[in-house]
Amino acid sequence: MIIGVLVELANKNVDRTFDYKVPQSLEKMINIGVRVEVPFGKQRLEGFVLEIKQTSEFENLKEMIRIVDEDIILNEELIKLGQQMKKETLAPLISCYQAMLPKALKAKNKFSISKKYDIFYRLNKQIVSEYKLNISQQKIIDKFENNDCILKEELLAISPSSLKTLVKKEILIEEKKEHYRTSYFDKNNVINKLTSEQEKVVSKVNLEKNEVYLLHGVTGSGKTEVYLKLIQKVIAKKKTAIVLVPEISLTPQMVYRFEQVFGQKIAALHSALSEGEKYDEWRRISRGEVSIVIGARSAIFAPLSNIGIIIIDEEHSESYKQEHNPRYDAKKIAITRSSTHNCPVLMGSATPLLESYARAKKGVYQLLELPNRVNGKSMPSVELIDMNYEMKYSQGHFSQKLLTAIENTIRNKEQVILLLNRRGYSSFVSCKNCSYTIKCPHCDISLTFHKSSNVLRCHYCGYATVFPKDCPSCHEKSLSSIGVGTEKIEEELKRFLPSARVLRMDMDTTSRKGMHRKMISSFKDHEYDILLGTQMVSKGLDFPLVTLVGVINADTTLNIPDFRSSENTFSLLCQVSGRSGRSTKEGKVIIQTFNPTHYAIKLSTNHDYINFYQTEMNIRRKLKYPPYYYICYLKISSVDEQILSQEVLKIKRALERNLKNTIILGPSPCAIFRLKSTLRYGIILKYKKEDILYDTIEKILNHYLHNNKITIDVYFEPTHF
DNA sequence: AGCACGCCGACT
DNA sequence: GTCGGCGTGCTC
Repeated sequence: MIIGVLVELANKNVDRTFDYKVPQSLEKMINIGVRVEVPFGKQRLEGFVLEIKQTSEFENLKEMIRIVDEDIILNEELIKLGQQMKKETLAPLISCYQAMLPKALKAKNKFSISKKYDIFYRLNKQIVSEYKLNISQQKIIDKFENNDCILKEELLAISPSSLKTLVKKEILIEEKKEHYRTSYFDKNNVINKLTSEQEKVVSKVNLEKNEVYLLHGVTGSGKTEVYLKLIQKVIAKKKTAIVLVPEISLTPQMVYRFEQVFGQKIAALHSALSEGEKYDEWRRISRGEVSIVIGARSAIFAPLSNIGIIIIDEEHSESYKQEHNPRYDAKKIAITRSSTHNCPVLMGSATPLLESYARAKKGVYQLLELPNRVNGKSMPSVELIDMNYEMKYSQGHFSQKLLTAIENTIRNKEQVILLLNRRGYSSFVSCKNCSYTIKCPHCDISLTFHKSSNVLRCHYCGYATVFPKDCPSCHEKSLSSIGVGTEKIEEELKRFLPSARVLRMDMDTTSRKGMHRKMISSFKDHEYDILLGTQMVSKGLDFPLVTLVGVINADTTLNIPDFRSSENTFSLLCQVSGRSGRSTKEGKVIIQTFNPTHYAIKLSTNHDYINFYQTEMNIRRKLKYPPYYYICYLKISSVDEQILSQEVLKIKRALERNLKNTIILGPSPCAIFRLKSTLRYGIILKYKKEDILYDTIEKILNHYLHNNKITIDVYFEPTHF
């Protein structure tokens, strides 16, 4: 027996199978998709068996060394998905498979598979009365009088063998749960009664058909309940489900809601799990021990069989595209998988991606709508504050109106979310005398000032330096920090509202593992009055006490040189507005802006997605952007400016020679021309239909394969430039 | 990714 | 003369 093995090296030069002989003794263990160890040159590598055959064109075959694990890692479906992914991303095949698997399966990773489980015992009430218990057993059962579940540690006084007996008789049920899910056991497992609107949506989804549905539902319209109901129906058919959420909203809140209803049928693949734990969850899924997988992007590869529905929440989120190679799109993978499993895909959002809504309008997707909040609650009222005018009356970055509103809200014992829209904008240091700006020596980026450590830092490469005493250019002592960071806003809040309890949430404060979750739960418990943060406070969170949302600077995302900047701004404002007034009380939103007449900002005040969609579509059509044209972005980089500018032109010419149906723009220097000391150019391709696009680009990539002076990154249908 | 092979410059 | 720089090419 001879096998074709794809080795673990993610390198284009070895992006093919290598043949090996299989020792007789291992033949019956060999299957397509198992992991094997093979000699490769002077090294031993792990790889996947992709072919089984009797002959090889090669004469001197080496023998494989061993089989790494008993199970088949890549089933037929995953093998096909990987091949498709390679075609769509032009990444090495092995890196496609690696992206689909937990890192523990990558190779050479010897993860200790120690799980941080809590073991619980739960009383089986139905059975207990049927048994005659002896005295010591009765004593144990008595402990369950007030509690359904008891942690193993609390039962240490009891001999393990008597516990075992009870478990054997199924009077007690042993359950394992990870540490953080402590609140798991205390709730009703019911789905809230659906509104008639929700019912209607549920009934429109045909679970027997492969179809893509786009659920356009305003914030607070109860999309989650629709998901739960549909999954319940799927489970009843003995099928399984995948739920994708953006990483940021994979909070205990969301997971908890699903656990309330579906208990241990769930595997939650979130970032708080260690690699070893992710591997364990993956094996649980693979063995068929779970029916529902909820997780971020990579959960789309969960090795479930018999999938009955795939749900993608917040479908407009950029996080469904992997930023680095292989740059796969989890939404596309979802659609592929759904056709293999003949099941529906349901994508939900309050502000669908323009492309998605356009497809729904065209009938490619089925459009479902939830235009109202549940329980007849109205959308929060949104007030725009024209900062051009209000500046005179503002303190720091706060208009008087916003400050007053915050004060009132806190006085009513309610909570506030403040969004600092910081993307594309941050605090930098410049000289008041000569207006010299301190930049990173490796990147074309202003350094960001971190007050707490008195350090200037580059957010792109991590370079750090102390705040200089005087200006490097004119040597005057007139350096000062300009712009806003969350630190600065926090400081202002302390000054203007000294009694307010402020929780700052941004990259700095949440970088420690688990911090994000911890902060969310302490805010929910009303340990703070104000949650101040960047983008991460805008999505998916559900805090009943929040009745005021303030946006400090709505405009910054508008000025990013990117065709999606209006869409992103509109979407962000709608999403963050949706955090207000989700419970019984009326919600309010205050947006500070210098562009109160811009359509993206103005239309967000009425939550008017349809109008925004039409306005934006007109612009996209005129400028030949998606969804009217597809875009492919080539980023070409090098440390050598001379070589780069030569090659970049050669690449453009090669593209022009081949692609006759494509608009080619550039090459032009990237917005950040110099990054980590490499120089970067971008070429934008716009096309409606270009059959040889992938072939042409692949040829160019191959041409530069052995040229380590030039790096080419390809972004098909990029989320941004 | 490693590792060998090979062809040039500068050192005990 | 030889040590070692790293560009090039190969691994069943």
